[in-house]
Amino acid sequence: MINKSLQNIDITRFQRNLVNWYKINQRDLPWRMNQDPYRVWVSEIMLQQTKVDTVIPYFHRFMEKFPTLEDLAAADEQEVLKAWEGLGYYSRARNLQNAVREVVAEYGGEVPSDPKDLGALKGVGPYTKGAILSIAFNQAEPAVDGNVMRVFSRVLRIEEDITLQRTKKLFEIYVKEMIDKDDPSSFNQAVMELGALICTPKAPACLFCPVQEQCSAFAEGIQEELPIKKKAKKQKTLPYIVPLIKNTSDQYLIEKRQDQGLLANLWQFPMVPKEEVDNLGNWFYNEYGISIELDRKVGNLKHVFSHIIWELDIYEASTTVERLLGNDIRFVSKEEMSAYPFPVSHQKMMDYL
DNA sequence: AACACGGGGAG
DNA sequence: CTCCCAGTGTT
Repeated sequence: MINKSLQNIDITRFQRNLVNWYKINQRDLPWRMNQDPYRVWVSEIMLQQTKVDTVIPYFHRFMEKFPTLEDLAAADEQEVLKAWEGLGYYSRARNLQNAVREVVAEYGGEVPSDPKDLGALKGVGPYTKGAILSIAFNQAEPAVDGNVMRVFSRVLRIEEDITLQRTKKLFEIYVKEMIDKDDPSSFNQAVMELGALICTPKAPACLFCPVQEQCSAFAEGIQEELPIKKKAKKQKTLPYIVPLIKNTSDQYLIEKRQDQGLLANLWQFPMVPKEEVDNLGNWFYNEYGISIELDRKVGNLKHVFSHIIWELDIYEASTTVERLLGNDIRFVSKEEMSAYPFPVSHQKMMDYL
């Protein structure tokens, strides 16, 4: 036995309590309609670091637009990003399409059920691999996410820092011991559902918990102290000036961001880094090859990412230039803009157009 | 091991 | 405000 706490747990009883509770209390979610591996896959990618309620409308739209793996593989990347617009972590969308294309090319369009093959796909890490294997293929593989670590840190009273990689591996070992070999799909989903509905980060509803009697943390009254998690470090603030540049045809200048890093391949209004630029007109002419006039400040906006903060001063601006060379920078009307994927921060600026 | 990578909602 | 969410890829 790996953990002292595991010795004190009747695993069969734990499984039964948990899975029975899940079968009665599970939410009716669109990706639970069937076990189609493609649907499960899309849902699991969308759910990474993202709440269920946020994902639901995106999932419906995405499945309507790309009903099959082949549809997604054949789509234009910009279309996929447009469908992902506002959901965040956009590399998820690009990796998913990359992986789906690989499945079409290498596996005849069938999602591989072999753990090695599945885990080798872009964007399919240890969690997603385990989730697809258990939910779509009913294999007894662990799928350890934040919920699972919270639930088991309390049930087994594990006080390791869950931000560490080795701690996550520890949980995978525990889940392998605990998982219901007869119904791994329900078991894994049950743990996550419990984490979302009962065993919440703050003020867990222990009185309604189906495994309360087997929870070490509850027995000690320390459920609110677990899990242990090191605090993230503070974001750095980056100030920008964002000119909304209109030409004489009522079109606005937009550009495509670079193909890697933050918000890769999304579109935006030009951003001028405030601290590196003293003369905006000169800087802009050097960078973009056009002269612009800064007319007036129309607002400011703060946008918080997980690792940085943008402080954006928004200006109305104008130019006499009508056309531009290059595929990644262009003048478009307000109406045409809706076809391009924009980050949320820049969608908000469209109110000022 | 540490960091980059979005956005929203709860308390 | 702070925390956290069905994490993964890169360095």
